[in-house]
Amino acid sequence: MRKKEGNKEVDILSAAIKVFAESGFFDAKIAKIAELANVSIGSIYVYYKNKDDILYKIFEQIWGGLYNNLDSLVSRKDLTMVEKYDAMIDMIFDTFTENSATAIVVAHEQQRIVMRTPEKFTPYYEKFVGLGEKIVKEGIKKGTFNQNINVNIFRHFLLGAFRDLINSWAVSPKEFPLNTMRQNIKFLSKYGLLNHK
Amino acid sequence: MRKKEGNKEVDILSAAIKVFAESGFFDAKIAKIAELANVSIGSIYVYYKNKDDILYKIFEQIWGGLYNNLDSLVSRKDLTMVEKYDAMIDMIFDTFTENSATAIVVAHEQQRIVMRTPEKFTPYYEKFVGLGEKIVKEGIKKGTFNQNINVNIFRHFLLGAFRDLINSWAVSPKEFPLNTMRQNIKFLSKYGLLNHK
DNA sequence: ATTTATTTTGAATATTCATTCATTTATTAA
DNA sequence: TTAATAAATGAATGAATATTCAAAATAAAT
Repeated sequence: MRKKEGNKEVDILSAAIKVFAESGFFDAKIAKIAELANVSIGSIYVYYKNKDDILYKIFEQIWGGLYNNLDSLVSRKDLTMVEKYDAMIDMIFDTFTENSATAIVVAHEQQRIVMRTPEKFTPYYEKFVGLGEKIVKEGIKKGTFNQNINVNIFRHFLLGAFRDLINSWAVSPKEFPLNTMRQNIKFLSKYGLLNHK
Repeated sequence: MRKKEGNKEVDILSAAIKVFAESGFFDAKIAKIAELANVSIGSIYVYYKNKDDILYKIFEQIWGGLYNNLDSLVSRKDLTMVEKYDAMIDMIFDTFTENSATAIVVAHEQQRIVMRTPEKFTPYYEKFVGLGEKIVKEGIKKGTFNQNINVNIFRHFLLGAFRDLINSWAVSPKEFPLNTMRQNIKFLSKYGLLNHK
């Protein structure tokens, strides 16, 4: 019996990330993904149920990875709350800047996919967000973070800011150097715009 | 000769905002917009060139309005920098919370439409952003705002946060009460997460 | 070499909808 | 009343493309 050679499943996913980033999900052509992945159109449907499924798997990969990383971070006892918070920022930052096409896909498609399939959207995202909130709540309890801040609002504030910034970087990296961005995200989210002498 | 009765152009735009918010631009059906607007399918093409054009006009309306409002604010001499900044936040906030469907459409479609038609995207948006940056730069010059902050990054930070939050409110208003959101956006963007005793 | 099991293929299919335009309807002016 | 003009209509068109599936190709087992 015949054996698979290479890993078409992975090749297709990588190609899809590029094509989705380039054209957006709706304008992305299955034929183009097949071409980039060096695979026939038919093969795509061997490995993925349909176009939506490909997008879904991309999100699962991203948020699954982030969830696992954050899970290790949360339980660490050797870090101050600020150090934990900064480490969380770095983690998100690194995940998305590792592959700019992924950053673009998440920035552009996540809202829509959450709307379209609220039941089916990867549970890793919710779990990841839950862990993030845990860190912030712990910091508030310990008095490091401001107790008047609404945790739920803060999470959308931070992730929304992140999404826009990382997308901006992915689209024009020269205008948004990684280190400047990283510093500014950490600083702004912790200290804000005002000059505190 | 026959005169127009009512204002189909406006009716179509309002209906389109609702349908785009409900289904997203790509899943939105022209037939559904026509139905909601109490207008024939053909009439839509009398008033708008095509589906893209409808979306474009929505953005033009929103950012055109915001640009004009912000233009009046920028030149006022009777306000401190913080007051100006807060007024700007209120302005954006009010525009989008006035009509939740509009908020959803902007949150979901803006990134994509900017990508698809960078030349054609409404110049009001760029002009609006330019004015916002002017306020921040002025505040930095006067020493009210922190001079280490990168203005370009700050703008994406703030607008990204805004977009996510207003969309969250539009989708589930009970979870995100307007006043709490408004206060938190102002507070977080000015003071950040940390507890400054 | 032949069989068997599995993978791969891509032309053909089927569906979906945005857009068109010939026709109808309504309004005003003569 | 009638003519002239503009507005409104919606069935028909055509283009686009996601998905299917019967056939072909390949690798291992016999």
